[in-house]
Amino acid sequence: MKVEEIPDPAVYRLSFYLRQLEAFRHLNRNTISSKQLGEALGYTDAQVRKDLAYFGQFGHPGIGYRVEELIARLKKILGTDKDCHALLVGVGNLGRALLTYKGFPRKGFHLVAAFDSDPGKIGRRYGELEIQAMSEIVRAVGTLRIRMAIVAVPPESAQDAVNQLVKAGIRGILNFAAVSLTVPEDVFVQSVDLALQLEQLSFRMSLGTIQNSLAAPM
Amino acid sequence: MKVEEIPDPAVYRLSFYLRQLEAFRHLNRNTISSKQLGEALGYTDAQVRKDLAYFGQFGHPGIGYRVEELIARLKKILGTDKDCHALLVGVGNLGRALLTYKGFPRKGFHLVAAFDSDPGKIGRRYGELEIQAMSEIVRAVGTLRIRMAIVAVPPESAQDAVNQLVKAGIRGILNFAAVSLTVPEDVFVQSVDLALQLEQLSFRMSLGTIQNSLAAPM
DNA sequence: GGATGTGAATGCATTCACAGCA
DNA sequence: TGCTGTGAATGCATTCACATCC
Repeated sequence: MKVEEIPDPAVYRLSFYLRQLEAFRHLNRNTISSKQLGEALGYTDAQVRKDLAYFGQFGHPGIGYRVEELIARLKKILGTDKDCHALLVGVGNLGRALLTYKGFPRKGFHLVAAFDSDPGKIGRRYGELEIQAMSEIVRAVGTLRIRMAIVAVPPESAQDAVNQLVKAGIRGILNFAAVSLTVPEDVFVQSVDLALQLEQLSFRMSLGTIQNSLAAPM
Repeated sequence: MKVEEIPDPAVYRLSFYLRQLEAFRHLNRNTISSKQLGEALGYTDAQVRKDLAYFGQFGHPGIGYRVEELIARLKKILGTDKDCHALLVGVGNLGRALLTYKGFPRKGFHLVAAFDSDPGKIGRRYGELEIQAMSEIVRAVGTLRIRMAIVAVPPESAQDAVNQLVKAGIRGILNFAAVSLTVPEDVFVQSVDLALQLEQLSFRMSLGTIQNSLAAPM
């Protein structure tokens, strides 16, 4: 099985399997069947088995999957078996919240440097970190061997920030700015648009009522 | 066309079309073709036309789509043509950042009440809002006619918070806790797991290197 | 000419269903 | 018996390609 032919949705679900397995481990479950894992997440058992089979043979016929073992395997596949350093650009309200977000270190992600373009913020400390000028990014990436960055700047300055990150050698970007970004094809961008999520929720909540407005002249 | 048979991915892309159209409007573009809109977002022109056609006939042959018109139509479809009130549960670092997040009001979403279970926080003010006890949720939902909530509590207490929200009459929940939630089927949950996003990025960044680890014994 | 909207064709992802193993 | 892993079948989403209209 070549990596390229693994469906994107399957990779995405892999993270959910891992999260759910850790919940099961917390309940002292030793083994789990594809049926049980699927039910906890709203997938079919066949879906779970096929997804996992893309990556190898992890199950034990008659038994199911050993929770501890599968967690270790999935972490290795997802690349979260080792700790990983990342930097943050944009230390506004959202950026500061991300600096102290417990979910990141829990998965082995550590923010080890923070940058902002506002001269008034440079030199201030938030938690462990002292905010640095954008011009320091290149040096920090080099000395700290950082490959991943989180962008939490206003939409207008996001592409500019990203350009600087790419130039500094960053290979993966988690983007919170509500804009489409352009990057070289060897750089990966994962975007999270918080307001867009709320908008999607809004649509799904009005499913019943929308029927009319589709036909209506407006 | 029945709403139920519109593909989920198409609904999701609708939000991206809207976002991109607003960017084009900002550049004073009056009309735009499916090709141009698609290129800005990495979709084909056929994809754009088919997606939009699920919801009605918005285009003008030979011309394309009128930016202003299409924005108004999409907003109406997504339900963001009117302002919408929402409440927040969990006023930790992330919750506080969401209280002041500019992207929400920009799309017409307004956080009008905030709740926390920590007695030490109740009565404190953040920005406009005074933090209230969880027990006040029912009353607030009733008097302020709120239908939407944002959950930013630790994973352990998320299901409990959600139960209270559902009981109070909330119909849509944007969940930032890293757990799978159980809700009645007439309640909609949209979940955002920040660490999971970083994990997905981690996987995609290691695509080249992973080949081995798939076969490897571990 | 230049663009949309849309049935038909393709391609992908999910589900079925069963052989095989503990 | 209970469960995995997997080819075959189904079902969905995307793309093609063209009739249609400005």
